[in-house]
Amino acid sequence: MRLSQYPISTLRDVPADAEVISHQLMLRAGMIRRLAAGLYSWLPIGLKTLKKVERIIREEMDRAGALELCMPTVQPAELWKESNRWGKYGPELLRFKDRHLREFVYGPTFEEVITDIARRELRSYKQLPVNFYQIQSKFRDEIRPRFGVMRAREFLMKDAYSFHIDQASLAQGYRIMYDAYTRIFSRMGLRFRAVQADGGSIGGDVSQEFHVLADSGEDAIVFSTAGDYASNMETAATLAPSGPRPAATQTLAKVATPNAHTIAELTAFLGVDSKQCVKTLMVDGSDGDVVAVVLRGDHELNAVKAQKLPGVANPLRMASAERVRQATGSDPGSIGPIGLTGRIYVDHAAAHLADFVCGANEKDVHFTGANWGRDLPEPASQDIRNVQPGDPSPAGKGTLEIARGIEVGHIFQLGQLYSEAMHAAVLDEGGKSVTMFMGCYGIGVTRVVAAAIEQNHDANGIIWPEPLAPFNVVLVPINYQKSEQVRLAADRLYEDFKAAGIDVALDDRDARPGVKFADAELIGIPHRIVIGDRTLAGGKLEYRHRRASESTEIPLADALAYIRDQLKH
RNA sequence: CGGGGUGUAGCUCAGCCUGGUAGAGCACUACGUUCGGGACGUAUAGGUCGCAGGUUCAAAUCCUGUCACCCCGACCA
Repeated sequence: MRLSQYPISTLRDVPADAEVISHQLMLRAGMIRRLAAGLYSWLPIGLKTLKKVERIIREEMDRAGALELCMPTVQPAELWKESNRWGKYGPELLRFKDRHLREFVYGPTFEEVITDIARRELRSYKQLPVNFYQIQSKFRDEIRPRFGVMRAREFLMKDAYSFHIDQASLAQGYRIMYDAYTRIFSRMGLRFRAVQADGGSIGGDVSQEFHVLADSGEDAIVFSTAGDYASNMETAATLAPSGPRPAATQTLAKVATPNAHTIAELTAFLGVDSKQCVKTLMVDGSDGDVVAVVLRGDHELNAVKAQKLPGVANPLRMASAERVRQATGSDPGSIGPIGLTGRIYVDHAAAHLADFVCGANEKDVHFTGANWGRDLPEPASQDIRNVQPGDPSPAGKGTLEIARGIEVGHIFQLGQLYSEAMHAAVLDEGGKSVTMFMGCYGIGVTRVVAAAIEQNHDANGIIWPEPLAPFNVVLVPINYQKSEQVRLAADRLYEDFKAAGIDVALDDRDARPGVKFADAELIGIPHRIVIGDRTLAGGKLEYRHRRASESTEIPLADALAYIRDQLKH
């Protein structure tokens, strides 16, 4: 591509509404432009990278035996009613009516449509297993779209769905997708990690997420220092403390704790460790009541675990201050488990405490020296907290560490969730109708692009992993318009590189060298060759990798071979 | 949805408090001088100051409404 004929619309200033680095750089490099909240156009240079991501995904899906198809983004409401998700999916599902007042949705995911296809097209166990995939736009009406294409409302996703005669075949198909995903993200040159995950609104029993590791990631992922345990924070299990609970040594006492409403204020006021305190949170119950959840003072509630408890509203909501007063007779800030009636859940760690501090359900008053079994009933404890760094791994080996990740892929074993609701069955060997087992497998194609940038950039701009770069090589002639020697050499190299199948850009713009260098670095082209009279006189060129701080001279005659060699690594 | 903030040229922003001819830098166009790390000069071009009402002799500026966008938002017991 000759850049004089290519819309290089780089920006020097950072657009004011871009928060994260990938969003800023994508705007500055001219990859994307915002159309409305959560809606982005992809400009040519951005689309080049997006297409490279798509291509890797397509090649690996095809290699894994999946079959590409394409489904409409607009889907009839009837299918969603049939799967029972019309009522469950919530406001994130964009719903609208056509001119005949028929109801439709803009698809956020495609289980319903693919299951409809499967039940129409698949008749026999002989046609199984089968895996269909597409790379298609999705729309999720996020409450708050942000971070550019990282959390956009309309986005491009690869979604695949497999169909199986039994659970064993599903497990096998799932494994094949796991391997394919590992290949995909490895080929893209990304540092990533697969972790256990929650099924969320898609459902299913077994699921894993693929996270690109980046400090700016929205998700906390947990992994063990030993063994291969890795999980999303949402599902990472905590173990009950080992050994018996210490014996009670203190008597229960009420202490005035004026204006000490948070654990931090309470520990400062009383001079106790937060590990010796218990905090009681009131959440909305599923029957219009409230439910108490009790945690050790230094622990955090895990919403995903809590909302699965019987009697707790799903999704989890904190009870209003008004309802807390009704249930406890006290304001938030001074409530505790002693004397509480109604449903109460206690975390393992809180249940293991003796002589603890807790709210007294009386404004500005707490108890000290509280003990389970003596001052309040012995609790049945559960795991309802987030893991903390240093917690023992639930798999038995090592301790847990926490890192930040960007979820770019998610694979699920759905089982018969959708096929049952939508009656997708085939005949088995014995002529008996069997409901199919399903798996589903997604990759956020547009998000991968942003995640790659979050992981690979410096002060000057993007540093593309080779396989995702919009151009692999940029030729920067100095004085192209004036020096015939430079122009001939640059044109020649450009033609040779193109003929060799290298994705090369020739920066033949009538601009000063500094402008060209700055743009090449901002856009993130991995390899740069400078063609100038200075070195050309000696039959040399200057080569520099995007990550290097110094250039090296290479013979003009060897340029193609040299670059080919670089591209291999 | 609740709270906060911002809408002025393609981008970044000043001007608003204290009403009086709409500005700067970058980008764009032409010419000239430059030409190895985001050049300089000259001359152009580009804005119904988000939109709609209101107050006023006069509104980017004050008031009301509205729209758009951005940020924050249970872990407090």
